Amino acid sequence: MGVRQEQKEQRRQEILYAALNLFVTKGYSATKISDIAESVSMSVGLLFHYFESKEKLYEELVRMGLEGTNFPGAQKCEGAIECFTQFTEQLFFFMKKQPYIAKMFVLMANAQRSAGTPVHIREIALKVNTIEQFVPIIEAGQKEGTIRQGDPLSLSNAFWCSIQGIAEQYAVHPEMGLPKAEWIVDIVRG
Amino acid sequence: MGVRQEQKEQRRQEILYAALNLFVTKGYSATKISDIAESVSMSVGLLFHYFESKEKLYEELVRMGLEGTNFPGAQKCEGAIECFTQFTEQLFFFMKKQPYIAKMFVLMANAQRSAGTPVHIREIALKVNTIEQFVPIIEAGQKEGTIRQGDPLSLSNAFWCSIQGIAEQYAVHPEMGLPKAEWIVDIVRG
DNA sequence: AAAAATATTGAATGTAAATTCAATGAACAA
DNA sequence: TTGTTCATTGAATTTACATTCAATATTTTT
Repeated sequence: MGVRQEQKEQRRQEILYAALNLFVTKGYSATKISDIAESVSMSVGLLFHYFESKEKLYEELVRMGLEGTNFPGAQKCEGAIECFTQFTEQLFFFMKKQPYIAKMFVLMANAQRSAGTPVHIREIALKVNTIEQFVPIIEAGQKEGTIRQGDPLSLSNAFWCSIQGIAEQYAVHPEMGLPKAEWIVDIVRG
Repeated sequence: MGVRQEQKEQRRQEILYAALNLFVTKGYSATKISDIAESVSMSVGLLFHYFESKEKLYEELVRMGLEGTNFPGAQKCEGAIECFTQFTEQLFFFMKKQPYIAKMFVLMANAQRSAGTPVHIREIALKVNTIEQFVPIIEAGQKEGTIRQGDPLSLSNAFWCSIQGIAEQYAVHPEMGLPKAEWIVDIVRG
């Protein structure tokens, strides 16, 4: 691949990153193509040289979000609590390292929830189904006695909503920092 | 006040409620005046007879949200934990009773956070400063030994973000229900 | 260096949505 | 009943964007 292609790919990434920022801070609808263009110092016309439409840009971001869902952690953990702790610590760790992660979280949540999301994009976003992934772990932990009693799906939901709320805040106001993973894990601890 | 006025006020409320729903599910920007009009079965033109602009409608909702911040609970509680528990239980209780409460939460959070919010509206929204309200309670609880150690502001933030995340989910997907207040209070429990 | 390909721009163009308005209908007061 | 006021509509008007395009510069290839 020639240097020209690399340059172009590089530029695409810059645009995607700028768009992610804007979509998360202003919302998809409120973000103008001209905002994105300005934010990467290029003319509006040129932006259409890189992406055929605002929606395609959005779609590509959501696809990226879907692929980036392979979180480490959550693999070789002894008990359920360790599993939650590892997951949360790793997530917070990555969020601090790479600010786009928290933003991606928000983007995906919006894409899933917002009634304004084009259907085919929503479908892509809905492939990430984190809430249900935690259910079996919770059930195991409840047998062990390390996770509190209660409906596993509801517990998973509570935990996940909290993570979402934190990510949402951090994406927009990183200066407030992130809580200790332990605090959040205590939502499910028995 | 004549019956005419009451009718008009009634209609305004309907519009406000419909707009709240749409702003929360689709976002302010993505919501068309025609969406709101349709949702209350009135012509677009007539809607402007009730509200001079989409933005004024938004502003009025944010004002309502600001006034509705006088939560009961959080008053006569013995210790810090009881204070958090009462607050959370009451909040969840009201959310179940009156669905607009969770939605109002989301609206206010968006108004505060979104870079697209008109400044004068953001200023109104920012008058609600819940995070800091919990700080003294946390400090007291830490002396009592009932609240876990750690930066009070950060703890308050963690608690509040979780509440936000839960409200956000509940506003859009109430069928999932709300968690037990205790689970969330355990974020700060010592 | 000439030609080809690609990058970039700024100015159209088209469209969808907000806002205005003139006209009509319904309730109300005299 | 008749004039007045308010409710309501649908059709302009205006505005704000997304998207397209023709023209120009820059880089690459031959």
